[in-house]
Amino acid sequence: MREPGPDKQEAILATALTLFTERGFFGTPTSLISKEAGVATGTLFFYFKTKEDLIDTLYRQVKSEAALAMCRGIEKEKTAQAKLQRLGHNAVAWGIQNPAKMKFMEQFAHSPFVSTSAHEEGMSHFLFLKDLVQDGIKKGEIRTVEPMLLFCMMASAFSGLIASASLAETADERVKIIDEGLDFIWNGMKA
Amino acid sequence: MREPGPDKQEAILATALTLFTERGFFGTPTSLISKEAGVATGTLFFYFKTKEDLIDTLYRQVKSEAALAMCRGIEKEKTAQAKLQRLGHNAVAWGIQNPAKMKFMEQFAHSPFVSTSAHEEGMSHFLFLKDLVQDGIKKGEIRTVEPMLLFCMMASAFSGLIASASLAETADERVKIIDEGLDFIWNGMKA
DNA sequence: CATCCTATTGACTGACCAGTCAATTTACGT
DNA sequence: ACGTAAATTGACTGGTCAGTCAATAGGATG
Repeated sequence: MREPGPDKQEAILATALTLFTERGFFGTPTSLISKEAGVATGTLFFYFKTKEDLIDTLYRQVKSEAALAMCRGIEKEKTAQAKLQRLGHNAVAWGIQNPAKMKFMEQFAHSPFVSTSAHEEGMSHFLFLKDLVQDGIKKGEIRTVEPMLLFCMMASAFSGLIASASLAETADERVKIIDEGLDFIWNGMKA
Repeated sequence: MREPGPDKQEAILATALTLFTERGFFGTPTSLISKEAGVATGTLFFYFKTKEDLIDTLYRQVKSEAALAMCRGIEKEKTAQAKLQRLGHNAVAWGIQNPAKMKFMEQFAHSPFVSTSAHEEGMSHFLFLKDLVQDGIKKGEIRTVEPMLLFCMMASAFSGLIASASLAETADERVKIIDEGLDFIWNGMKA
């Protein structure tokens, strides 16, 4: 009788992600989430104390997944430039392959109502990036600028690049856009 | 007896702007908007058919104001570079001087529920930018890249720069950040 | 003053929705 | 089989909120 598959909790999270990106946090009633996930209303509130708790959990999960994907393989690279370029490719690739998660994160980041703690925890995943930049500056590979400025500008430039690359129609075109976009960013920061 | 001052309609729009940036679209009941604006509930719906209509109107108004501020004086500049740099300064200055409007626009841009028509109308104010970029490419001042990519990346880089500059504590520091940030952008696009 | 149109009011309504809870089922250890 | 705790159910509730409407006021015009 019992579905063997993954937890209902996971089903709820996955369904919520889709619905939130389609209809926004407030446009998505919890009743719809549970219905689409194939569980009862009560079950949702068994796993998550409140709706906000659900959103928070989802955000932490997605953000740490994104951070993990971005870091993949950068320890193998030696120069700061190579590390940053690898990181850029990772970030853009992840963003394009996970449009829903990307949209969710952006929506969340610009919502004024969300818990500051989740915001800060989210940021913390990317602090290594600031160190990386500082390292690059010390070694003379990167221009001498306020690291926080570079951090902000990189983050937003990535988001613009992902948005732009997602519009591409063919795979070739997309690769070209990504390369050009990463070039744009690197030209901006190199010494 | 009659308040001589500006329309109630304007009071509603101004109040809505503040409340939306503080509490989000959905976290702000229309009843609160009318109360804070000093008008009755009915008055709000006399001027705006629905809540969405109010948000839409506000968006169009803010966006066109932003576009106007950005363009100020660019016709006086001759080269594409000078035009773009003037535009950059204008954009950042406006964003810093109007944090509420800035926040509102970003929130709106990332909300999945809003009318596509407003989105498109908003974009249309900035199409001249694409032409400007294309012109710069033709004259060899700007690298040969997909204009849409440049457009997206400039827009997001501006937003990152404004966010970063808003964090500055002293005016001097802010000027430095803005100059560095605009440099970053220009280095990324110049031929 | 009578007529008409626009602006304004706020009590009210119908719908919706987050979260509760008592009852039921499942899983598992003994 | 039995007991127990965790998981699951869905009807229900209390509150909230977008939008309505009948009533009123003000100003303009003749």
